[in-house]
Amino acid sequence: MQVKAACGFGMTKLTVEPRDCTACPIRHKAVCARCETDELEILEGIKTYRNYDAGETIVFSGDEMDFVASVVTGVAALSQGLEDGRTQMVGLLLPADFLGRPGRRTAAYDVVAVSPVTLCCFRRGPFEDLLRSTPHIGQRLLEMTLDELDAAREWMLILGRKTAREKIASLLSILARREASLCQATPMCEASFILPLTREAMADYLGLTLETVSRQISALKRDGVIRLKGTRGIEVPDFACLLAETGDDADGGPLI
Amino acid sequence: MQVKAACGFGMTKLTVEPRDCTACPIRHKAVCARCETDELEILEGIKTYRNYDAGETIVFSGDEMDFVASVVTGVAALSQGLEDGRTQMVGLLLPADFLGRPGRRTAAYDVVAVSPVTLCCFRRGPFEDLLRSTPHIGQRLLEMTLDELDAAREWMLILGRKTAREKIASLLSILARREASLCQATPMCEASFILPLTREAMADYLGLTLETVSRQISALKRDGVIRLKGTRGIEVPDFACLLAETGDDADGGPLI
DNA sequence: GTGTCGCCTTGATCCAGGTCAAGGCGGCTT
DNA sequence: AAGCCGCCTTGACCTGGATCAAGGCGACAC
Repeated sequence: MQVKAACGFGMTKLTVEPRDCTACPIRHKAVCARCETDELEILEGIKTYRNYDAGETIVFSGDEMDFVASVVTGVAALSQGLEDGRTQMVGLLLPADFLGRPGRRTAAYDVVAVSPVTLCCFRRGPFEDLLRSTPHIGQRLLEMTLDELDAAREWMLILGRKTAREKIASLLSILARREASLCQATPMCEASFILPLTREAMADYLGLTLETVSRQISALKRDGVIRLKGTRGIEVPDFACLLAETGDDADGGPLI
Repeated sequence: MQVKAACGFGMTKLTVEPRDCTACPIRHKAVCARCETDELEILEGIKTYRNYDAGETIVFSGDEMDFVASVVTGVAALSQGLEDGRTQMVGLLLPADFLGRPGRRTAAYDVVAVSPVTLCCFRRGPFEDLLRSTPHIGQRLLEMTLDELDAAREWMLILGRKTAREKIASLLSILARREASLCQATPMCEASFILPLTREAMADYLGLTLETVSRQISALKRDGVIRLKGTRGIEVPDFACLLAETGDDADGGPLI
């Protein structure tokens, strides 16, 4: 179920009419997960939906940011760059993830819609007031931030110490696991999913070039670790076999 | 001013008698920064000091962890490893930083004392109760976690996209900046400090080998960007010159 | 149909940083 | 003083992944 992608590009931030929070697909995983009915009502009062096309920049690093938001549908990437144009993805926001930092006025990263994205936005001021007055929101935000910090640290191990092949295997297993966690945990010895990222975005995530990504995917396919359905469809016949390629310690390893 | 390092190694977790929170050197930066006097009194009731020698492991990944803690003095490193022994540092804890995760029973990373370390430990159960009952602690912990997440993301850019020389320059400028922030912000065109890390720990931080670290430090010295006092003392004659070596975008760059 | 555009693959070559190896230096023990 | 040990430096060589370059393939417009 995809959000209709408006044609053209750039200025397509349609504001959608408010929808009912209780029917929201991310109700029990987002920052509002712990809210009681009365708290939800306050949130309903300050929320707005916005849509973005794939490839569209949601925020530019350094820009003033007057809102924070939950990702409702789609995928967005946080990126940082160097003087000469090299860039590194530093965050991947999936449905229910939180965008923005309470207490900060300007964006620290570029935020780009990787696929069509719908955000549930809250004006920053009122949201910060809520953070002070209703502990449920702050508690949930703390949990989510700690989870993100764990993910960032797993990612640092990938960036700093893994080979190209291990990096690709790690990314695929992360995406497969996340896919599984959405569709109710099947015990999972095999898996299949659609890559939400282009080769270039994968390279940006993993600190590689897109050529190396392409080569290593071909190598994993040649070695029977994965099968391809077209260019984006991934099938993993034996998940344990993919995990063995990640280089991770079997115990003490990724804990999610 | 260094904590007396107990001789030998291994089993030196002396418990020090409680000290007064109001005289604590990290009082206004740690997780208790926002606490009122009455809240401090509760904390005093559940705190214990522990000391560790340089090189000593504070916690092993996967171990049960019955406490959370603030670093009072010294430097500790969080590390993650792969099957074959490669390791990556994923966190560097300095005075006032927080160790442990409320709500998690087992440690997710190895924690090693890089220099002699003193921790102010709180038993996990009572601390979690406090987190629920006194919003000031949760609010401060959220702030600190968001700051750590920012640091982790800057670090990811370093790991993923920078050259060895840029990595070293980045680490030195981070350490110099932190040094300056402790000794009251001098506008800083020059700087000097003692490296709290061995070459190996620097390599572990930066995703390099210790040989490459050594070579790049020599190169920066040869090029006049830094001067060495012994093997650990670093002098930066012109801080802007060091910054130019980090590869960072002048604006939108590191915001601390 | 034909053209073009975005995305992906594959090949050939190069080089930054890893690996292996040999010391150097300062502090501590005996 | 002699020896050892932890930490650091430097050299020689090798290799994994970057870079440069040439297409392939499917979707969409005309």
